[in-house]
Amino acid sequence: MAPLTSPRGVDDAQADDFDRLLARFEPEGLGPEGPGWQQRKSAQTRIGILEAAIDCLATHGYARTTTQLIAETAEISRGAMLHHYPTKGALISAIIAYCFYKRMQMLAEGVRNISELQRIQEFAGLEILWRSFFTREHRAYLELNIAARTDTEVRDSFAPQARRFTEVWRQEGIRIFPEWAGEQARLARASDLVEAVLEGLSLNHDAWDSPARISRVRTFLRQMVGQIYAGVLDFSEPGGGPA
Amino acid sequence: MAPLTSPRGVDDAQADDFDRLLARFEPEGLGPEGPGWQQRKSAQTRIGILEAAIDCLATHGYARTTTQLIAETAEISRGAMLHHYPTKGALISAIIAYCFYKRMQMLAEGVRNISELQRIQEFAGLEILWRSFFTREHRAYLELNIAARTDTEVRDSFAPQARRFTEVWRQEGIRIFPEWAGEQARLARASDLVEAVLEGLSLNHDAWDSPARISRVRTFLRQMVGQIYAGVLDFSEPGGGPA
DNA sequence: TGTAAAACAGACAGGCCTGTTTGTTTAAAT
DNA sequence: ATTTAAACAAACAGGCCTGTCTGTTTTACA
Repeated sequence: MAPLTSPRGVDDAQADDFDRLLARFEPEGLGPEGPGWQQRKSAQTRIGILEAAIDCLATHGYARTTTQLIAETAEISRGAMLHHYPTKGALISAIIAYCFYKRMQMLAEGVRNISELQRIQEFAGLEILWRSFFTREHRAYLELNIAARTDTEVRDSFAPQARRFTEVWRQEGIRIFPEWAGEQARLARASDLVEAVLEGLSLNHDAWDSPARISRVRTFLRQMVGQIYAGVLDFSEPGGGPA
Repeated sequence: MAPLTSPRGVDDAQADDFDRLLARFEPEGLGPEGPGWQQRKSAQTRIGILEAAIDCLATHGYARTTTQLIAETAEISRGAMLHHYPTKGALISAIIAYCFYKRMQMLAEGVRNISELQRIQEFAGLEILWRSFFTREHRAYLELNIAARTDTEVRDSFAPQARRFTEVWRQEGIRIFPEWAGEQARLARASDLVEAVLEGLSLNHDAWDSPARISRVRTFLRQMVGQIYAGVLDFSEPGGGPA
């Protein structure tokens, strides 16, 4: 089980930014720097429970994710789990917070591991984001996102977390992609477009069942981002009709 | 309860196309043209059950959509429902087929009701599609789409229907939007892009919680479709990097 | 007119899920 | 060393969901 705040010795100047970004999302009561033995042990099993929950959501869906199944997957007794999360609502709430944290961690880790050249010339960030849609973390996130639409209790936990996520991502985006410096608004809008396209694309990935169609849209998206970056395309109002 | 094959007297030349398109999606055993009294009665209550199921999926989500709730919503005894759909799997399967049909009907109805001028000059089809994402039919569809990712039984019913839907929509698209005549491939790719953007946008609609961001992406999408239509943008490979 | 079949309604049993309760082990404190 | 509290485990009760079974009404047919 990897510690939450990855202490790997990355000497990049950006590393601090990433860690600071991540620190803003670390759920409470999960840090390994607890004072006593019990705190550390508690955090460890809590993480085990939440990781198991992500697995359950990703592979069985929200409907079939029961407390029994989570405990079973975490290889822990249900009684022990109910000691840490007394009710299912509390557990779901913790899962949501953890899921957003993991998603942020995953994205930051992905962007950190590409070279500056790849990032700027090939827009490798698109590839990172695209791949992230097929991880268990994102699958779990999607299940919770959909559940939040109809379950008020889930929504009450989900909505503020989602808002905070996009807010932080927006604030830190310009640090992660410094080549857009001075064009923060343009980056924000390009980011919105990219997120919408890839999210919708991944959602229909199975239904379309055609790698060619998907890759065509992706390359087209890369072109558009390139043109937004170059200033050729703009988000201004008029909207030219057809010839 | 509107009949399945809408017999309203539309004299448009396109009306036949729409009806033919819809006829290809009408689920079996639901048509009002049954020979005897029992067949008609059966179809009527079946439709009532499926409409109730759509309501349940849209408002309570897949997880909380039980056979009890559906029967209750349909104002029918559970025993009666189990007479028509002996098992929950059979019911879900019927719901899926009906949901795709309703979605196709909704889209066809929407496109039918806009003028040719709106369709061509303002790309009003985008507006139709966008609005369709906030109907109960699409909410139910989304629940089933997500459920199909983790439930093999749901997927077995969902996947072929989804493939058939996109296939028919692709074939008939050139009839619905005849202004793209001769540019069928371009229409198909623009259609893919539009579907992905709007689907992803509607999915994040609540999470973003910012009408401005959403409308900006939508107007940008309209611009892009316009430029694809005009031939300015292309789906070709190279993909210009930044300056 | 009488019979078979379909539409419909209600009751029952088994299983699963949630939350509570009680008991046991282990670390921390005095 | 003893006491307290946290971590963990297991059993129990209540409720809900699914599927089956039986019974009742209505239509179709001979």
